[in-house]
Amino acid sequence: LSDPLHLRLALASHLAHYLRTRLASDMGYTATVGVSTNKLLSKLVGNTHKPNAQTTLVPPYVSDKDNETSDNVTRFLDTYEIGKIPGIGFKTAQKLRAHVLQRPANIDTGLVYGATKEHVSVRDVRMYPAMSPDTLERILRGPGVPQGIGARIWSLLNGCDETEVGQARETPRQISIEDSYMRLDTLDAVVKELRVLAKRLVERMHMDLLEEDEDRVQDAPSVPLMTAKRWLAHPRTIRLSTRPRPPQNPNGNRNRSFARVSRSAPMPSFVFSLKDDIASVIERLLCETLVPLFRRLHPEKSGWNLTLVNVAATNMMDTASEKGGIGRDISKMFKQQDEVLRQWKVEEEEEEEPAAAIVPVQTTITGDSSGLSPKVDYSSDIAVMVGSEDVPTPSQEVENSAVGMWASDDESKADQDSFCCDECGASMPTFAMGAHYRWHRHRYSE
DNA sequence: GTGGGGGAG
DNA sequence: CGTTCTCCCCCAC
Repeated sequence: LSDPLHLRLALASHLAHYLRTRLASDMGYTATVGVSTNKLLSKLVGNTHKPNAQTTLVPPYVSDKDNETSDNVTRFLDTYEIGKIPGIGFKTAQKLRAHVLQRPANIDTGLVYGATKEHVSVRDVRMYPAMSPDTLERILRGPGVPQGIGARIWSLLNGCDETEVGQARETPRQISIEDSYMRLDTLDAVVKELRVLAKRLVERMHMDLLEEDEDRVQDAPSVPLMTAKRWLAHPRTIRLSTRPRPPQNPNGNRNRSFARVSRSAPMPSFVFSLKDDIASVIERLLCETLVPLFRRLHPEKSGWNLTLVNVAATNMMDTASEKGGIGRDISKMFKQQDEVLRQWKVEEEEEEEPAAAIVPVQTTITGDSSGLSPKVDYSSDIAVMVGSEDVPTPSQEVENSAVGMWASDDESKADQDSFCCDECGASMPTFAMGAHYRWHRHRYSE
């Protein structure tokens, strides 16, 4: 436990357990959590043991020199189907399969989606002769493929992922409404559907981009003087996309095609009017923008047959916002957690012994070195607690807890999420309290 | 800026 | 599990 990696994982595991407990008691939600050192690994490990558990990918994270697969990261990843790795979608997976199989990977023609399952694993790709970032770059390159994709995929195959945890935006970059159709081949029907989509788009824009701004007097903040609406963001572009029905193959079966075509135009300013009647805004948008866009997209009088129509508001220009969307902004929570957790930073040599009481709530990895057994626990060297009793006490102060901070708007409370043991006086994060008491009991039983 | 590709959930 | 709907980022032009 002097190993910083062990300590970090253990701390994260207990934070996860605490958050899941609070989620269950406060909201009645179950949740599944994965704990590891980056987004890729924690996401994948978090998908095991659904729907109500947590899993930590335990060390060793790196292999011995003489045994390439003696680490748990490699053993965990290697049996995954290549297309199951986040960041490797259908197209990329097909290219990788084709390279490993030395022929085009079979695709399930009976299905519109998914297909294949020739089962090419991460290991199959990673161990293929001459496999390297450069090889992958060559295999994968093509129109529209970003540079550096080879290095990116190689990293993923080896469990490496530098992707940062991002911050949720207060407004989306795009709002789109779409519907799919069995058959849509007359202008009449198209206009009818465009009217429906336009209505839903304008409604969504009001719902997501319009803020109910209540002007209040300082002395009586509970009484709004007047409620003014204002746009949080203006989409500058409107785009119409369709998906034409893919042409029938000579052999009779359907072609898998998601190909879309689109045309876009400036978003007319009248859609932002707050005085005009919404129904008339929708009708103007339909006649003055969407129908002309459709004629540009499909100039032929007939002959087209659409399976999908999409209307999108894009190119979002954020309105300067003084008050950030509270509740969606989790960066504040992390900033406060930094404050709270600074005193327990694992790099620091703390005199306090209770750190030793923190072990992962549950430590399990899937996969093993022989490849014969799909599920093995590598937990002999570290305590395993499944369904831990590590639960916060009812007397816990909600306002000062880690989760309480989520909703809290008060930065000054940051360092109050500490618990002081009444037996030994040690201070620690609230979520470590259960483990600490367990540690006390363990000492007495010795 | 426009239109398309690939991908996530 | 597969499909649908929505959203994101990247790229060439």
